[in-house]
Amino acid sequence: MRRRLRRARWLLPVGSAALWRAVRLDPLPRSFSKRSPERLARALLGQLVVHHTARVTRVGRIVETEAYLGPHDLACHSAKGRTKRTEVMFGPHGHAYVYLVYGLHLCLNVVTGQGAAVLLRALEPVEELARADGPGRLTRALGVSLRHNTHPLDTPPLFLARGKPVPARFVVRAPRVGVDYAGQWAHAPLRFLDARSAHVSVKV
DNA sequence: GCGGTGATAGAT
DNA sequence: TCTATCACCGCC
Repeated sequence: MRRRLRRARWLLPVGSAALWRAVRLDPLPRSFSKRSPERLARALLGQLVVHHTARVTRVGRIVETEAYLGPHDLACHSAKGRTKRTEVMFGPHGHAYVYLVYGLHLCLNVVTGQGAAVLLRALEPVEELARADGPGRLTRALGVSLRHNTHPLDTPPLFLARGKPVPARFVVRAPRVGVDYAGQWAHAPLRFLDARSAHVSVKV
């Protein structure tokens, strides 16, 4: 407990309310992301995403993810090769891959390395969070920007925190959204949802 | 169902 | 430089 408190003080300014929140927000170690993208996508369900800005601490519970397996997965950006943009996915696990799609929306991913990552698709609001069901709405609600690309996700201001794992009976798998161009990979059931949540982006 | 919007990657 | 291509969203 002492250790948690010390960690908490490091996270947030002193103040009883902030401190209380911080105690609840136990950052996940970077090693949490050290597993296959498929396993991480599953494990992230029920965990928390925290963005601590100057004004507020925004917190959401992850209820929908997608695994992007690496260069062999034709739906994965790294299938196009190792480029300036995809470089971060070939780096160490536990960092953020943030990119712009359709000229409008940002997407936030957790890197697992070897060109693979997990896309965060939907959050259930916990603290100071607007509707975040959908990858674009998620980044907007959290206040994530392109500058967060490559940010280590065990470090403030943007980090993953311990939530409550989703029991297997509530985990639903489905094909990923918007990857029709990826041939056989378009059908792979690499999307993971918490079936109890009303905040998933697309119904199965 | 369709238009808006801009970074990226590969072509020229 | 130019052009096609998008892990989407909101409004029609």
